[in-house]
Amino acid sequence: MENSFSSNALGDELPPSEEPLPVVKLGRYAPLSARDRQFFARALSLDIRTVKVRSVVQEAFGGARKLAFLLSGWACCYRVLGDGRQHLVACYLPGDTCDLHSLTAQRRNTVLVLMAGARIANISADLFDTLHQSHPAIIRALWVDAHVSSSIEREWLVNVARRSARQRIAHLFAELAWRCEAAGELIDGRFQLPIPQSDFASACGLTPSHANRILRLLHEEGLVTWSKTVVSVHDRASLETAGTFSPDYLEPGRLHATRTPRRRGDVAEMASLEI
Amino acid sequence: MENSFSSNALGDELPPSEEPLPVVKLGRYAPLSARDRQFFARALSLDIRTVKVRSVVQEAFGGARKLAFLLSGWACCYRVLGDGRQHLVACYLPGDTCDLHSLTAQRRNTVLVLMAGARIANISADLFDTLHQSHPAIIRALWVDAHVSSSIEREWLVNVARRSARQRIAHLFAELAWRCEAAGELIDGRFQLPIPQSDFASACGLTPSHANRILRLLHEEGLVTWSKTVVSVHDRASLETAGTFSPDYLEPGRLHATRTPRRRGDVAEMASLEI
DNA sequence: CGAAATTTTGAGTTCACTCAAGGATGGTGG
DNA sequence: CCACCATCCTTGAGTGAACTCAAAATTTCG
Repeated sequence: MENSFSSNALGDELPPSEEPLPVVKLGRYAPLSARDRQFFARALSLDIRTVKVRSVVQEAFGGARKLAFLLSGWACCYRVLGDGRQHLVACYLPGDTCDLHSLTAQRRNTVLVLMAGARIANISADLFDTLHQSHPAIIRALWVDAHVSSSIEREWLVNVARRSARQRIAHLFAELAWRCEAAGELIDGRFQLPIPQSDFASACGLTPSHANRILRLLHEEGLVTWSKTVVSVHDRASLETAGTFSPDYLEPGRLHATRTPRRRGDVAEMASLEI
Repeated sequence: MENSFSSNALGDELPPSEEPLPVVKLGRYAPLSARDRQFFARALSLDIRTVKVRSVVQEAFGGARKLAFLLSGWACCYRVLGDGRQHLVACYLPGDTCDLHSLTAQRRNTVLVLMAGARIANISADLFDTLHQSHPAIIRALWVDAHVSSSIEREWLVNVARRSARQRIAHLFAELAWRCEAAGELIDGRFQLPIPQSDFASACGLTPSHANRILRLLHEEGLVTWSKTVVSVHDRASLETAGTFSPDYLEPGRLHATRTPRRRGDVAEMASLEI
């Protein structure tokens, strides 16, 4: 199963500092014992694959259901519409679980696309079921992981529904910068973004032409530059301001205080439930 | 805990036909044994509450974390933005699990709002943890449930990002009609929609004024009428056509065939992974 | 019954779209 | 290795859909 590209990392006994990224990430979501970590690291090492070029994962391997963890590179999830067109609904960075929810669906709505050079670790559905019994802490971490993914998609919805074109694009860049930083993929203010501009545009609910215009604007303003497959963040603070970005939705455990406006008939704190 | 309003249903031994709606619904998502069903029905009967008026659930009861199942009436989930404003991101019908993912978050991003007359059954986080050991089938069903909720939010994203105002509104009405029908809440082509028009508008990524104009248009076209808190679907087929609606994303197990267009460098069926 | 929150409607404006064409890029095959 | 071709990016001009702002009508709730 091991192939040409992936020769480093993921040998047998790993020093904790070189744990597979998914283990590190899930460990931040729920306390994992050394045994949990070792078991999960081993599970991740069973079926590792590297793709040379952009690849669509769809019910390959005779339909044996798998859960993919991204070890390096990029992956995206597209919703497939009735007419066959695709809409970008999520993207994955190293360490991310890819389309966790699709594991429980008989047929899928979506396709997982691996960008050129991506390396993934597959875990079979059977092994996933086993985890429920043997390593519940891992499952608990995966619930949190699902919650974070869901939270991100929710934010994309709010982004498209409430903000202007400039805000939307700035917000998405800010989110990606934040997530890349957390994954150690933000180097010198730059990160990879190996997707077509048209997909990026539609994720923001914009036409490619208009998105391109706004990109030029943000470039001229000195906030970000997206050239080829690399995004350079020149002024991160301004970018986050421009997108009204706050990372609260990316952190499962933290949330800043907010004033909640009262509405007609609102009853605070479930007062009316107390009897 | 029982209170004035909720006197019917949910006594002790229930005939299977009068199972609580959440049991019926989860039973459609994963095979549940008679013991699973009985246990879950009993768990749901422990803490039932009815609200008289619109109520906001936020960390009430001293922060004891709970999972709410909607037994009757309406509930909505709002994302709370940095400036305190709220954005509708999900709505729940009888039988639905409310904001399942928030159970795993330390602090929440969102608020759950119960509309006047709603009846919910709370399950404590502890009991939820217990289920992992004692009734894994219920947890499996909840995974599917989370997947369906996630799929709906994803569709809202696509709705707002890709469709015109008329299509968005028609699509959301079509979705609600479909879900209400599945929950037995579509009576004579009518269903309840007890939320302000402004929330509905923002869920569609529209301003209230413009949404109102489109609502008038749809009414004049004879597709739907939304008056007070009741939506009357006059021509469902046309409504679904107008919204390019397909219920594929609401059914965890089914998916219609689609043509998937090839792109530059796409490799079908993971061919490149086979070595 | 009065106050506050919604819904409805209008007029004018703007942001984002459509349509179109030229330039750049990268993969592919000769 | 180079030329070709498909895809993607870039830019322009004109249009239209959805927005803003404002005010009146209606409903709901206290």
